[in-house]
Amino acid sequence: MINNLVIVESPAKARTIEKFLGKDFRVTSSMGHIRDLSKKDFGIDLKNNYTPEYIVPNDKKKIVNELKKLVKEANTVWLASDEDREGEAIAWHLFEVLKLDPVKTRRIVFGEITRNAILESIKNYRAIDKNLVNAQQARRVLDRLVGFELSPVLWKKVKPALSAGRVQSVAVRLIVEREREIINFKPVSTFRTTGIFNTKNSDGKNFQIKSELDQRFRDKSTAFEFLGKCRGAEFRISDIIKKPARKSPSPPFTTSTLQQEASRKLGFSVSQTMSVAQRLYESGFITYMRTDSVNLSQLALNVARKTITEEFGDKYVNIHQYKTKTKGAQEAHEAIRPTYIENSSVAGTNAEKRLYDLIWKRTLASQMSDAQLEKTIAEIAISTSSEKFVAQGEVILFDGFLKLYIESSDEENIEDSKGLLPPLRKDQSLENLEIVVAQRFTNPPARYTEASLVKKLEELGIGRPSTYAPTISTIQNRGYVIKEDREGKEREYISMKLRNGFIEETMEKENYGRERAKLFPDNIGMIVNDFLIEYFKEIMDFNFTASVEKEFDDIAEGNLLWTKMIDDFYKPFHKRVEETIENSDYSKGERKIGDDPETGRPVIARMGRYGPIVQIGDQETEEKPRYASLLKGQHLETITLEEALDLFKLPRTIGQYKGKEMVVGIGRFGPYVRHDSKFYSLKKGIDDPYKITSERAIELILEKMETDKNRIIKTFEDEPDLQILNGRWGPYIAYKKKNFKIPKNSDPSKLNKEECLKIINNPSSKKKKNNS
DNA sequence: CAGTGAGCGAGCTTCCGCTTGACTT
Repeated sequence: MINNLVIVESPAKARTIEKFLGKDFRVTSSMGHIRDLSKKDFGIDLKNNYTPEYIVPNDKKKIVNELKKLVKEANTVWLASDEDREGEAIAWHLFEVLKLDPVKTRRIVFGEITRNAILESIKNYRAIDKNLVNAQQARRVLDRLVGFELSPVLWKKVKPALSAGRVQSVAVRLIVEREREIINFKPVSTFRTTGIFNTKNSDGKNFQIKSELDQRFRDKSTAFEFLGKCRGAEFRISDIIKKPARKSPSPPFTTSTLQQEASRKLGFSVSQTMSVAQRLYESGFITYMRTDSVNLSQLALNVARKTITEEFGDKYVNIHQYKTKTKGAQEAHEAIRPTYIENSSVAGTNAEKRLYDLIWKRTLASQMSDAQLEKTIAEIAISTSSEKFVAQGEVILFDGFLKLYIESSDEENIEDSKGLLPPLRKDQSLENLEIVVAQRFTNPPARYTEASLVKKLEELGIGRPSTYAPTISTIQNRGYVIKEDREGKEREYISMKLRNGFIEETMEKENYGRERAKLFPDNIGMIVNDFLIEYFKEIMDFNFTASVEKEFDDIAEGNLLWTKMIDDFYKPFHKRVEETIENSDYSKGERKIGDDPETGRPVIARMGRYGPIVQIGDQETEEKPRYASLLKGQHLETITLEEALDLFKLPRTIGQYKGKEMVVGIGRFGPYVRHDSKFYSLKKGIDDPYKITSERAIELILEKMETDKNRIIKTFEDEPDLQILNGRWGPYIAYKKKNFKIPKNSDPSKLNKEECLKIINNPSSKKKKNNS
């Protein structure tokens, strides 16, 4: 017999709570939701006022059976799922599925896992809030209707197996629109002037002051004119302004801010952060990692005060609670913090240690004093011109939280690093060492990283802490978006330098636009996005979630019937779906990019059955169109007429060798020469498929034949499937289309058949699958 | 390493939020 059975959502939470409650209580977990809508016929009875049809999914049957057994033995059942919409629904589903007795069932909630909070909640039990449950049902049903009606439209009109949804489609939209801003961005250049001046430090040593002119020049000639005026001019300090400044620490981590900082500081992907955090949580090292709250328990604040005082002293303590500014935050948990704040490190893998360190520092820093700074701005006047040079210095008077933690930012290349300035006085004259004018270009908006996309979604109130990582995976798995690196491009800029009375002008080179692990929309992502925006503007609106959330709140307050809310949404939405299926054309992202100069026929870029293509001529004309696939790295959105026409130049015949034709083309594995139905790769960075000569092609063919000759080290007469070969990474064993590594200590040419088979059957030498 | 929504068509794909393992390598 169990006197009290407490059901929470997570097993790790159950373990902790059991310790607080003592022998009279048995604590177990439901592992999240135990029921969901059936996938058959939407799981919603559309003819019967949207009655949901709930089923227990297969992977939840075991846990439900165990719960049923426990419930039978229990006197009182305490439903302790989270204090939010989803948590309330979990409690209700448990109540229904486990057929609980209302008299013996109590609903309790607590916003933090501390002994006090839990004992307090036991005193304040209540009944299940059916209004809140209905708000969740509305949320669930709406998402199902949107997802399961829109996705099939895409299967019919764009491509099978695609998907659309309230959250993912808006996430893709953000990325597509950002990409288009970047594509359409026209950089503007201005001329930035920096001056270096010499003065003496307090100990009499030379000190160079770096400064920037208070304005930028629009064009080269005015910049040049300015430099001319500076020749022989006098420079003196016209003003010194000192002003105090403060820096405050950031609040403790939520899921979203943890993902952002782990991405910037540790280079973790969003899903990597979550799985490392999950392990820390399961080990009892940190509090729950899926949260939108910046709240810390009183207990945590007390320990933080003690730890900061001991480590840094009283002056560094500033205990306070932060308020969340996040739209739609439900705050069912604490912020992410170390369970035991006094522990500055934990045992675990390298990644676990680093993430813990980040969480520990951020938590403590959030309870530390502001940093106090003094900013100094020195203006340097020019005797011959009205512009002024400005030198900035920053001194930390009191470091406060900066002693422990500095938050990083998404902004890159901050040009002026402020440092110390030497003692300066007004009217002091300065010796000018050099003045440099450099042409600077404006930058397009930054592409999203996984983490900055999460930040944006959170700002829009779209998605929840538990879905950020899965959403980012989904939009990549569907092929809408790819995370990749891009090489930067080189450009020239004008630089003018005044030194020793001479002005020297040079052209300098700089790299720009290099990207690392950024999110790029792929062709299909853009096509789906444009299609959805054309026909389903409401769903794609950035405020759609916010406006339905408002209605969910009304339902939760008991002021709106959930089925009415759904009906008001669904009727016009469904009509729109039917109209779209009826009236819209198959969407292939077609774009005319120009006319073929030879024939005058239109050149069109679009999506074909097997990927993006360009074609010359359209279907309506009598002459059949010519087709060519886009190369890797080319996109429907950006391909130019010139690039498209190049694609039709291949494959081309460049001559004959031994009576057989040599044909150059670009295939799946890059540029090639085909001869006698064999393929020879062109050398990357050396050979150009549009220009390669027959002499060079023959060279490549002979070279390949030579390496092929050396390829075979050994064959076996009685086992034709078995060969020892020389490959790119040295000798290996090939057997029935599979390759096996040869152990370092053996001589490949001396291996016999038995030894080879032994290597093949050794499980450790099996070919590894690539993790993508 | 070609083909490129016209050609007959079974049955499948899909949402968002709550949670962990169960599988591989």
